Amino acid sequence: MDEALLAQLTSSQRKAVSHRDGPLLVLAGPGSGKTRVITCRIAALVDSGVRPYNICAITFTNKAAEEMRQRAAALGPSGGAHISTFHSLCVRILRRYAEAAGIHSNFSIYDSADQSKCVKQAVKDCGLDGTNFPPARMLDAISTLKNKLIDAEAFQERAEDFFSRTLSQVYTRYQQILAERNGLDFDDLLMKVAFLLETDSAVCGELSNRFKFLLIDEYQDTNHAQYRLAKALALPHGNICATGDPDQSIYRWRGADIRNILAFEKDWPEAVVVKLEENFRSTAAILRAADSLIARNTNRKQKALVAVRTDEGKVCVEGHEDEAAEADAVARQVDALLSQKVPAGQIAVFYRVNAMSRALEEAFVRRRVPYQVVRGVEFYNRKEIRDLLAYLKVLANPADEVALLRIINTPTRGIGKVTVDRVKAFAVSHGLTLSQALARADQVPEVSGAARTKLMAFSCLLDKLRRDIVGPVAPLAERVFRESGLEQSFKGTGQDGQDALENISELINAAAAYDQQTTEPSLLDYLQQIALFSDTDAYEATSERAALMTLHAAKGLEFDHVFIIGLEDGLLPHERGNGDGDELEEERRLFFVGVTRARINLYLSYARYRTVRGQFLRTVASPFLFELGLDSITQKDEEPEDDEDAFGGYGRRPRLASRPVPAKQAEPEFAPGQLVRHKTFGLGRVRKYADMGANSVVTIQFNTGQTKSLLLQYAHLTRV
DNA sequence: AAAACATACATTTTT
DNA sequence: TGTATGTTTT
Repeated sequence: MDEALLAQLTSSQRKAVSHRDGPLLVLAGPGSGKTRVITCRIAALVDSGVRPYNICAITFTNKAAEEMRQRAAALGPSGGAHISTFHSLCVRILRRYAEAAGIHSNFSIYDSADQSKCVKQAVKDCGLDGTNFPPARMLDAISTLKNKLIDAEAFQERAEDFFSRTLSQVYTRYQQILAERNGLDFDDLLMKVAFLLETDSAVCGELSNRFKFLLIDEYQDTNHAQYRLAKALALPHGNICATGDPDQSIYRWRGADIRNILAFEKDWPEAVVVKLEENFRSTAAILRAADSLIARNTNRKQKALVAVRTDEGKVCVEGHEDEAAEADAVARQVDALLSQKVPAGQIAVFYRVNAMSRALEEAFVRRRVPYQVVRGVEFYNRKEIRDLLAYLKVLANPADEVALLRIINTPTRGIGKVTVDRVKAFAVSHGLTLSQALARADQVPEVSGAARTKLMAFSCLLDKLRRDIVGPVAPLAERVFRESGLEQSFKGTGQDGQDALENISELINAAAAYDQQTTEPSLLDYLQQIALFSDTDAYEATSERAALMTLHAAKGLEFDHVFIIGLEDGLLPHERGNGDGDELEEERRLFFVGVTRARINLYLSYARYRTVRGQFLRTVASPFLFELGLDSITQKDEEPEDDEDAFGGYGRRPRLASRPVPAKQAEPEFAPGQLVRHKTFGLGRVRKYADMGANSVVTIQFNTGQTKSLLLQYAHLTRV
């Protein structure tokens, strides 16, 4: 390994890099050069005689994996090291050991849209009402169970109350449906591999022998399944290196368990722990604020933020009248920065919820400030892309019913709902897959002659497409697009069709890139890879546009100038959920992540009124603002309320001027008939409302049966 | 099959 | 208030 490079590292970085055997925990604060340490560590391992082939580095996003691959490659001969996400690793393992895992290797990967179709089906099959058992809730619950490695059988045994028993039924049926279709959802990928490793010692032995050194990045975001999987893999040799920052754990809601990193030393008693506390990213003012903020969390490991930079930077807070004024002020300040020759790519605006981008976009457009909204979905969710992929999926896995149903009448070929239902029923009664039933459509008595012909024609089309599906994917995709009739259906449909064609050609280009990069391209492999990709992977800071994104999307990025908007109680921290202490701490970490993205300047703002779901509401400043240890805030917050002079001045939209004076807003809020929630009495309906100003009395009939008259100012009611 | 209409629902989001 | 989805109509 390069001596000069080693010399550049701080002593703690060097310690982490040069540690060789046994468990290692790297607690890396923001801006501490963590990625560099990991990549250097890979190089150092190779240097000490470890074959790259025996190294496995796991990240959370494809983007992070790609970046790590490149940086590792730049340092030396690390080619051959396995660097990928947990999910990609699992797909590979499941393909290799399909039989041991009890699945077929040509499984489809079901994304959330596919999942929700299957859950709906499962709910229906269990004879349940979709309104009492919303599929989305069920899916969420199932996902949580899978993340905890509780499979359908295990859950059935422990399900006791009514809801759990119902859920258990749905869960069981859902797994059956997936199995029938040879599909695995994202959680299954992890769960199957974790179980495989824990139950099959031969497979586990082989894999841990292959991956002699395990590195896991963002360990604070591992869920229980990932934790168990990693542990099983590393148990034979103990060469596990976990890196992460408990203070940046912001994915509890999707199963991340911060205890994994907090208890690492319990799991691996000989673990060496290295703290990376120097921060090379931010100016001292920002780090002081961040430190003061995060120190309020109790559930964490004490870790300092030591500024390395010595240049000047600032943290400022500004209050605005409403979200439009706030957005306008941000756009104006961004514009000012741009005119000072700050590259637009060095500016970012963060917010708590996606919906907040609207006001910002309007303001940026109005002021002609170039921006881009960084979002997570888009490309692979487009209709035309999903359509073409559905064709390919059916070719690779004929049992994939979700995909088959998608294309059976796309483009329209006169196969309607009724016909499909009849074929489905035929399939069920004869124990066939839908695809098999389709091939025997002429034997379905209920289907009319015309429909029968169309079904047979479609079945023949699939057979024809399936004839030649080996080798490179791009030509295949092109052929399918043409011969399926999809191409024809987009032609002559104006601008939308044109866009669709362009998207398809982008997909085909991507497939061609895959063909080139892969030694043995195959449709199956391609589909399984693509399912694990998202659009955030495509985001690259361009120098021409300021970036607008949620705080969650900001993780891992850094900018010279960072704006965080909406610092209001209920928004940041967000009020949703049970609001327990853990949740508040996570919100604080989220804010901490946002704050520590800034290199030079941090601009915080809040609005005194905000329109939430069409209602213009008074806000309260976020408690987090007071935890930053700044001295200017209190003064700012005491700006005069309801100051009429605050109106006007920044090209506000006219409707604002005619809004009612906010003091009146309490009046209609609890009109008779209004559903309300009380802290101790629960849900109820307002029967009577006596307006006596501050002493207004509301009479409420609660769901518990009792009726109460309460003083409005003490009742703390929320509208439902 | 498309358009019009109605209804439910509204953090965060990767894989 | 806005959207996404489902249902009914033409």
